[in-house]
Amino acid sequence: MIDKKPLPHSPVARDIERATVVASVSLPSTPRGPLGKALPSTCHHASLCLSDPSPIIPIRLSPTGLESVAEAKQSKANAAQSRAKANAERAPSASSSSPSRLRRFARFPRRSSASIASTSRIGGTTNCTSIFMEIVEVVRDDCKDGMVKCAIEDGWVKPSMCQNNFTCKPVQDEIHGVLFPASEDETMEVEHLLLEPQIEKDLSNNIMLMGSEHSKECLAIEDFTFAVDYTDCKADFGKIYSDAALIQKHEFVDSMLQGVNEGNLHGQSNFCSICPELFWDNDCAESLEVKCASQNTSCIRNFRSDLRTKSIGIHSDAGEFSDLSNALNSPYDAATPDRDAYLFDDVSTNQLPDVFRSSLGWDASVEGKHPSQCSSMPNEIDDETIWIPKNLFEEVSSPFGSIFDTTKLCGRDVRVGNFSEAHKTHLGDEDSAVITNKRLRKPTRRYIEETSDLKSRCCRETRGLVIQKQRGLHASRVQRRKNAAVMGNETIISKDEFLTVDESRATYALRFPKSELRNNASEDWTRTVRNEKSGIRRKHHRLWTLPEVMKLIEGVSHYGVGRWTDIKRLLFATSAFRTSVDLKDKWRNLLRASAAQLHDRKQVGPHKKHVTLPIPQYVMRRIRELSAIHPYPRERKPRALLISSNPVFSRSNDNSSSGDDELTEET
DNA sequence: CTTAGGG
DNA sequence: CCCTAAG
Repeated sequence: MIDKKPLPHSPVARDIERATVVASVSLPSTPRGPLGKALPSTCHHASLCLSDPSPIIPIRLSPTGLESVAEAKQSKANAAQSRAKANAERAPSASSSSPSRLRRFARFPRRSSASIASTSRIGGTTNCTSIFMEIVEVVRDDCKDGMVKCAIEDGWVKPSMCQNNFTCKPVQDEIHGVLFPASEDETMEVEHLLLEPQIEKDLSNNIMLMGSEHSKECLAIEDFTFAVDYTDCKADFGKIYSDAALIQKHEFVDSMLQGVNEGNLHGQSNFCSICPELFWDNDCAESLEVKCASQNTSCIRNFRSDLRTKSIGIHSDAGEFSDLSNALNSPYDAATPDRDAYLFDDVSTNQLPDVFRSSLGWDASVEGKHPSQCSSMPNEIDDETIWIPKNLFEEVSSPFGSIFDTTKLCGRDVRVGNFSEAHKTHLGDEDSAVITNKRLRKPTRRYIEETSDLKSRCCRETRGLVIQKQRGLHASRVQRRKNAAVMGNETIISKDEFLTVDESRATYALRFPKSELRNNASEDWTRTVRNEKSGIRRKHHRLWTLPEVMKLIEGVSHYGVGRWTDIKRLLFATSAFRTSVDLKDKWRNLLRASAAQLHDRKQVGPHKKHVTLPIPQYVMRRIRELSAIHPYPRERKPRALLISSNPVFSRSNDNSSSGDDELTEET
């Protein structure tokens, strides 16, 4: 039905290198009934928020409205007619230049209300977990690992903007310096695959919800084109599946369909369609070590992907979601308690993305709208269109990255919560309740505090997610520490098992010999310090324990002063909350304390207001010894202050001070 | 990013 | 403990 000869590229294509952008997009749960029941009528629309200056790109997931396969076939003739008409109406450049494209357009007839640049084609898929767009300007400089960062033409997206949000790859080999649109071969291949009766049956019934009373609302399988990146099929991956039950490889499908019971298939689809938040929101304690229920379905082994950068969670302001994945069967929906069956072996967080990347594509009809017009689209498009809030990517994707890290580190049950409270209101039925129950957890105390803090004092810098006092004009800084990624999951760690990030860190620490960390973790380490001048100020405060101090001392004795990073790496590896800066500060404070103690002892006498941990004398002595061996760089301020402010404390006093405990930090 | 240093 | 400058 489709010619396989090399795709002649249009004049437009000559100018613009084309590639298929594969963006993984997850949409939050969709209001729906039990499995196999309704897909929301809104499911065939989605919007993809790219970023400024194109806040929203409407995407039609289903052009003609969702139709069943049968209906699709039946309507082909009609569609063809309308297509031809539409094509004729389309810009001459597009229609005349690329028959293949026309074909592709023709294959996926849709009402052209979705507006995208006329040369643009946006495909969507999926359970809406993947959307790929074709119309990209490939930015070659960003080529990396066979992937290319790209930008959508018409300035909707700037290369810099799509970094980490989108990756694209040439759909075809580069020829004459031009990247061609996806070959029809590929399309054919996939199409064939999709049209396989077996699959059609399974997918349509179990996944695509075909045959259900709401089949009309389902995406017609035929409306999908596969843009599969076979190169992404890692050897050890072997079998790959894509979101929305779209399989990337024949063999996978074959194996999957052979003797694989429905449950397994569901499992596949589940995995594939799981939104990131769901994906990681599982109960598997050692959730990262999971096995697939069937050998045949050993799909998820050893695959790696970088969900953080490639998978994008999306939720809609409207609260309506085109999440086919959820509509299909989410792990918590159709899943039984033994869902663990769909665990993953050696899943690396770096590799999830590929799973979500498979894409169905279709040609979005074009009306040549400009980005500027896009803002008015809500009025122009039927209300089924979903508008994705801008800046969604950062909001959603980054937490995932953190989660992954944590999950991996902790190897414990880390639940993801705080994922768009908005869903909740739209998930009325039990199924939804299950999901919500699992997904939405009570925010941590700290999170609550911080959010409230955020409201009261906007635009703060964060340390991790901890709001810091606003100081200076450097408001744009986000993460300043290496462990910020770990800390970043504070918001999403549930409170039940681990109340605070520290707890999670403590979890991480559990992998190591027991440390004092765990023992102290329950202590409130964050408290609000009232500052009469600036009001409430948050402060991280975690008292240093003696073991910690001893470790610090040991580290200093071993490395010397100044190599705080080394010390931290070696001795405080399990104490994520002790940064190298903290070590430095602590050491400085210890020096001061020892000096002060010395002075107090000799001169003024005890005016001990210190509520702090009393430091044993032998520790103090040790500190002084070390300070002699490893003089703190210019740590003379206290002394200088003392000397200047109190002439009584003269040099002579110091020199005459007692014995071998003499502080010799300066000079 | 790391360290030093002021606050 | 926070923040920033400097390298």
